[in-house]
Amino acid sequence: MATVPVIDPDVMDAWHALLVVHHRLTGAMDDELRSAHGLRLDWYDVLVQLSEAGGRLRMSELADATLFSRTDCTRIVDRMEAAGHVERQPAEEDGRGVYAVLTPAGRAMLRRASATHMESIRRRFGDHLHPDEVRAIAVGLRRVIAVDTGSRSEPSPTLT
Amino acid sequence: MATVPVIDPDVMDAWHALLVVHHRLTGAMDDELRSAHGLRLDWYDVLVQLSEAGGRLRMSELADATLFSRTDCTRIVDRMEAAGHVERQPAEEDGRGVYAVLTPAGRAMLRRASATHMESIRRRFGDHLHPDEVRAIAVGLRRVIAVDTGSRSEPSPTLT
DNA sequence: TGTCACTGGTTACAACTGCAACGACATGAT
DNA sequence: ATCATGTCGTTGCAGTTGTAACCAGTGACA
Repeated sequence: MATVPVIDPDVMDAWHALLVVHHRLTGAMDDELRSAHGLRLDWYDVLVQLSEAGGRLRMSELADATLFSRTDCTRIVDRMEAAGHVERQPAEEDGRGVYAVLTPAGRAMLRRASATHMESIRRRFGDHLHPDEVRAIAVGLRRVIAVDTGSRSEPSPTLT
Repeated sequence: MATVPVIDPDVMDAWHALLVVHHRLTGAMDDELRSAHGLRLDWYDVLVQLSEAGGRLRMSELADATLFSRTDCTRIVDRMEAAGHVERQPAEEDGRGVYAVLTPAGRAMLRRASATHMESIRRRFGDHLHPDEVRAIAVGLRRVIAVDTGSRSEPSPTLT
């Protein structure tokens, strides 16, 4: 018989805590954004990315910037367009391409919602962590992401 | 104009890293479990919780132990029952209640799958973190969870 | 005993998601 | 010019989720 698969209990605990925090906090933040502004968290993400990109983004760039698939982006932009937060513009330089463009109403919504959301992240998350913990989380998790990103093609480099 | 809502950029970065890690790793782990064992990650979670509880759990206890709603549990157990991993037993002590019970096939599947999954957590997550970072993540995020759990009814206690 | 409020689990319905296939356009070779 | 190949965004379909009703059973109380 193979011995029971060995994994550091601390690692297991950290991973489990990450799952729970993600589940609880995204749920609570989504609720909060909906009741305060009638805005879904996924719409908020789209508004943020468009805004940070200067107001417009190709559909596929939007998919890369967010955690959504291209299919999701098509449909989220459909609904946000109907709600007046964004509009579609054909890309001049590429007949296949489409830009999602932030409207003034979308910008206004983002300004209001971001106050709520930033405050929510601070209150539910940042306020309960020591600065050292915040740094450890950011640095550690960024390393996890970098390795994962790299190892989509190559054999994973070992940690020095 | 209200001043731009202030949030520590490190906190923002830590939160964002958490979102990305969750999205990438759960996706990769789900893929891995499916291709190695034909098992979905949510089924795996149910198997783990049932096993840790000694093999059986009331439906609502299962919902509490996992991150699923009661509705989800009803449907997941429906499918897992059809697949032979669990079975339902009426609760003797409460005419309304139902137990979800692990079958031998479910136990066997869990044994195989957990080797894959533990190894996956180690390789994708734990291996890239220093022990200090692991502890900081576990301790910090547990505190975030505890405060959130407590503040479902009371005003949130401040961090000393 | 009968009634009332509540809980446990399920289900109907609508919304949402992922995947594979599609049409339109672009790019490169012949 | 023509054709093969690939990319961009969308859509059809099947599977999955959340919300709100729903029914059976429980517990308290008159």
